[in-house]
Amino acid sequence: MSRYDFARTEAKWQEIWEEAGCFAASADAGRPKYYVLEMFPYPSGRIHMGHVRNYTLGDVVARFKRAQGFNVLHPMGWDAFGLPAENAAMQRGVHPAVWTKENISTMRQQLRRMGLSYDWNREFATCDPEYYVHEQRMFLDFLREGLVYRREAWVNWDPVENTVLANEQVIDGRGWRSGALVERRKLAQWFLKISAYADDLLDALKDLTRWPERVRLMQENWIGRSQGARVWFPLAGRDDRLEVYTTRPDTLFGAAFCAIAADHPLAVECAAKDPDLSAFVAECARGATSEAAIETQEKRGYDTGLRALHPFVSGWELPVYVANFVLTEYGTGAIFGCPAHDQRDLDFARAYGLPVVPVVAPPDIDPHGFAIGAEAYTGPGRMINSRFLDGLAVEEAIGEAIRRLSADGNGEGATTFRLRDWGVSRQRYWGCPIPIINCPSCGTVGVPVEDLPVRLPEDVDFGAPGNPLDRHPTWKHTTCPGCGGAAVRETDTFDTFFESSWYFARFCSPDAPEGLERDGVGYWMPVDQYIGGIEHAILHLLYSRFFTRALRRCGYLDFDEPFAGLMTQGMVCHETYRSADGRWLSPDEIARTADGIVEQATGAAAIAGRSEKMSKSKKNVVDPEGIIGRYGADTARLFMLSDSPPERDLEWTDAGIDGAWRFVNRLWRMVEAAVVEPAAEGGTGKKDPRRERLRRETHRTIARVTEDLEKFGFNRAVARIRELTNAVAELSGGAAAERAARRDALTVIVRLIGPLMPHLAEELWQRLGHDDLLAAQPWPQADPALLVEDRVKVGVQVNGKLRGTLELARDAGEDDVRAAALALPKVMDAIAGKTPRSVIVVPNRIVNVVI
RNA sequence: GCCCGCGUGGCGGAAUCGGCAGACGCGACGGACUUAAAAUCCGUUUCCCGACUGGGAGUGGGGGUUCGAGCCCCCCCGCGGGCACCA
Repeated sequence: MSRYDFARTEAKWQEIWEEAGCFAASADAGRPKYYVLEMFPYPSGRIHMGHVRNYTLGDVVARFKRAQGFNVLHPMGWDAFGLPAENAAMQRGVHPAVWTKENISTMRQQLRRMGLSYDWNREFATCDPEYYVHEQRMFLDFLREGLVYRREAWVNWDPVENTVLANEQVIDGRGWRSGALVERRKLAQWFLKISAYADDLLDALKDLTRWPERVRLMQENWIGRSQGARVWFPLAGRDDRLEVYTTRPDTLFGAAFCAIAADHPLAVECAAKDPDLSAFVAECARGATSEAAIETQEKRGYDTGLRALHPFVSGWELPVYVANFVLTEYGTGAIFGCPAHDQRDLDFARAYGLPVVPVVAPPDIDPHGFAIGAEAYTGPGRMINSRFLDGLAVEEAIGEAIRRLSADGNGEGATTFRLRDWGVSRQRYWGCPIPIINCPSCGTVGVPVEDLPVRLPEDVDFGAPGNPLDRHPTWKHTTCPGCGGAAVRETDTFDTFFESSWYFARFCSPDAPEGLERDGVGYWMPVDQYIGGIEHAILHLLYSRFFTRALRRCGYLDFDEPFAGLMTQGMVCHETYRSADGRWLSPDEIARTADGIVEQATGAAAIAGRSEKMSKSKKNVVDPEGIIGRYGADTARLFMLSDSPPERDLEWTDAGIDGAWRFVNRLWRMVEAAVVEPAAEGGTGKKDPRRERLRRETHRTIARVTEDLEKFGFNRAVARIRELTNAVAELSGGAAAERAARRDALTVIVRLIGPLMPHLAEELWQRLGHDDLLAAQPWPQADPALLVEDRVKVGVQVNGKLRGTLELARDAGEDDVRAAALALPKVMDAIAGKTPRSVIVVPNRIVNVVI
């Protein structure tokens, strides 16, 4: 018997599909469309297991939907701008464009070997000027529509390299290469007004019913709409006042202090007169800009000497601190602190000796004895120590406080969002140039559309720190389109989220000179099923939702939501290994012996650690190319699908891939055996119950696998197919009727694995005597008559404990079921002569006898 | 620090609507085939007690609702993801 030659077979079918143009898509108003898209990759060098998983999932959906009769669009391209290309340029002297193009060609070859059903005619890379020219135009349209503005914002600054650092380049507050303590600096930057859509982006989440609930929740929290109040505290001895935002105006009588951000205008003003405060403000500017870094640092403050006057109590003065935990960008950049009911305020009050007065008494507690210890009370309750608010519940008190503030002219109700505008300026070379010219007399001027694209210069120098575009001798010097005078180009480039915020629409018309071609976009969009990592749950997906709305406002398209369905896949993990002296070891560097794990090179004992996300730094990576070379693409695909459900993390194991490989070969052998057998002449003789059972199981499998695939339960689908395979193997016998039964079931199995293991399926389909392509076959249909079982097994419990089972006719009468259950010997033992208090009968499922 | 998620045999997981926990696979053990090995095939495999019939426990821990909880509610523990310049 021949062995399955995956290498030859996979190459053969890939070529045949390609020649037949099986996966080329074209709009066809007469057929229902289905757009399936996987998040396109950053061309980092080679594909990794995360890609293999992501693209396998997408391919199964694409092939399944195609078989179901949909007109499927399934494209692939390259998210080609980004930081790693510049790092490669600095470390190895290779130009980012060259590095990127080489990576793309390597990765394209790797993807092709996986047998993915892409329409490769639509491929593009975002670093091509033919792509980014359109986003330069979009940006200018956004500018015209008032969706773009420029302001100063903080960046991470490495004082040794004189460079802006990305958050990931800041490790424990230091620059990743220089090791210098990172500082915060302010730079003028471009912002997209995503906040203008905050309400809409939030409210529309509820209609995204085919998105995972947790992703919607994450976006909801990210947008962070909060209802509260702006409160104006007059400043003692001054004419101005301090504006504070709070969600808890009910706790104003518990106020102990006000705090402002280190770059609040009042802080700047006071620091100018107070060298110690000035030093404190400078200290606040040390450290990274990320929220995590700010929130985890020690909470510290400095008294400005200013005194804020309480809005409700004349003569009550609160100290005003500069505090390192108050964010400029949220609310008004100033807060009031109520230590009794906010943990951060409590910690601050304890550190600076400020009073802690409880104003909310928890229910069921004597308000007189209520005091705050080490923990703030943030729960519900009734107001105390709060004059006109006393006795009100928290919610009522919030409303009453706002009414009183408004009436007195000391404040007003306000809605605030956590969502901040999207800063798109990056001080880097390998990105899309921002099409702006800075003119000394006209100010910032958009590049005229006819002059687009603004192309990146190719001759750049990565030898020195900072932005190569800024250092380039000639590139930035130009003339102002307004006055014709000498002017300078914007040397910042776009955040790379810019490219990924509209690429899904470009796939509909990848070559259209106008960018987004209305017919193509109108036919294919929105994406019916988008698939990618959970790590993109917020930023990429939210930016894309916003961008689509902005494009609509500018007339590019006419819908709001780009992704109707979303599936977020888990990470691919692997066990980690370390040598005795703590070096990370790769899976190739270790060997398993009777004594445990050893380092192959030295034979020294090694330690296996827990399974973690595959990463180069922990060396626990398995290269897909090696796996595909050894086992073939279908085996790799099967393993990706079989054990873990897509949304969960998947653990890569050698044993798992071996198991998948065994199944591929088992199926191959079974079909070979069926083909070699003398031709089956159809059913002879009378109905055999075993054959009938296989036939029923075959149809039940079609129904269940179809349902599993609809719900992306790929692991369940694989299990069902394996079960049917086992059932085929169990039907022994060489009679013509048995042979025919086995062959029928195997034919169904081959059709069902079509989306999962397309090469194997295609080869077996051919061997079963078909001369057309399985890729073009419709999905098999289950015969409803064969899905209904006439006998059912029913569990029988006594007081919730299983005591036996009954096999009964389906839908048997309740009295009969009860009688049969009570007649079971074990049930009678358990009842021990007592009279059951009740007998619960759930038809066709369970009986529970309660005594 | 804040937000989100997850936790079921030795392992990955299944249990679709609150109704027989452990499907399917991996591993392990036993057997067949073989000079031998690989491959393959057959069987056993949640744990504890027990020779067996059988009995008991059991879905991270504790409590609750229910005739009945892996699933719903409350508290706790552990692990992971995101936090706006990685993509």
